Amino acid sequence: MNVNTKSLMIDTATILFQQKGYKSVGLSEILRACNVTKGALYHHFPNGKEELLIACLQALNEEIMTDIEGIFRAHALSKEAIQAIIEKLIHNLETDGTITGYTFSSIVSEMATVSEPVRHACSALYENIQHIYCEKLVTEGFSNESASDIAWLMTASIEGAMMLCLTQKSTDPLKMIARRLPLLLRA
Amino acid sequence: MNVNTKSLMIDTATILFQQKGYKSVGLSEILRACNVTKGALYHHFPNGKEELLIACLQALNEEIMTDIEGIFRAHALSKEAIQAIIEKLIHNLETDGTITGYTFSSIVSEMATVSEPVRHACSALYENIQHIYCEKLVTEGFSNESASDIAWLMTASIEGAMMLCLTQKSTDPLKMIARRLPLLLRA
DNA sequence: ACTAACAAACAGACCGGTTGGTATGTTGGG
DNA sequence: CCCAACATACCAACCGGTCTGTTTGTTAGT
Repeated sequence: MNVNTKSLMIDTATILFQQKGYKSVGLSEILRACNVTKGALYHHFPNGKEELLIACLQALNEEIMTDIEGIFRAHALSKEAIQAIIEKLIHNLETDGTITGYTFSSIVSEMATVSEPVRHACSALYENIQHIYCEKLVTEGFSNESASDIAWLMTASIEGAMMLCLTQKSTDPLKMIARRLPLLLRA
Repeated sequence: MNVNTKSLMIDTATILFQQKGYKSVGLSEILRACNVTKGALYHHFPNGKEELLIACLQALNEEIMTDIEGIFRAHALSKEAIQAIIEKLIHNLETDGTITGYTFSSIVSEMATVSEPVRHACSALYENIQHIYCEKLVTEGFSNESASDIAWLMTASIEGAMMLCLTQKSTDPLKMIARRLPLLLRA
């Protein structure tokens, strides 16, 4: 049996979408990459490419959540946790050379104004990430309001730094973020 | 005479590229939007779509630079200037509903790993923006190193906040950035 | 002053390739 | 026997790009 085929397509497409964006990746490219035919794709995703994208975003959501939650469980202070997260991003970027993990700006910027379902999926993802940061900050004594602000600022700056790393072909922007963000963590 | 045709194409394409990304925008769409034919496009840009994109990025570069420089000239403190910049972005977002101005993540994430010339153009743009922030911060007494870091953090967080605004269909992320970034501006 | 020559600035038909999507098989386990 | 799980042939639409006109303003020769 192949319950695997569906998740194989999702895994493969997720990587491609993150790296190249939505429109840039053709169905044939995805299919070729995971050795699956069109019939299988439209069997599991009757609404085609966009349904596959949303499935990717949902899978990415779960993956990111468990990942970040694990890091936060391993580090007592949010200052340390956020640094560990950024270091992981840097590591990924250095080994793979492209975006992997928590960033999906490519999809956001292309699709947010075009497809509402996709926008919602992206929105949920960002909100989840921010929520984890925020919760941790509150337990460390920050007020609800400032915790929320700081958590959003973290989410935003990591996402932006990712873009800068791509253009600079360097991990320096992320390293700078890692250096400066902790300064925000004082009431 | 039509020296205008060329810049008309650049202006039109810039908006479309910023809003939808590179691959999502077809030549025919650009041509239709500014009522120009294919012959004219390939007359002014013999290397086609990508050459047009690079011309757009260069034009955007100049526009952004004069714009930001103007704002920095109008505001004594960089704290005020950065706030004015963000407010302008918020205003644009509220009136146009889509990305305008300083953000071009869509192009970065799609093209940075694919086309070196495009990556260079994007890189130059970010570096120019960061440079202005950085210079101003140095005149206010920051050390070269911390000024550079803070300037990069600003650039990144504004870019990231733009992404968040798009997904949330709200200007709140930018407003939060505007509230929290000034806290970084203390030696 | 008239015109031939030329090139810049388009216009529009045309092209091969690719796109997402569909319709019709085929196959294998329950 | 049947249906989920594919495979494959096929399709119109569109893609970026090229090609060959056509118009128009400028220049050069007589």
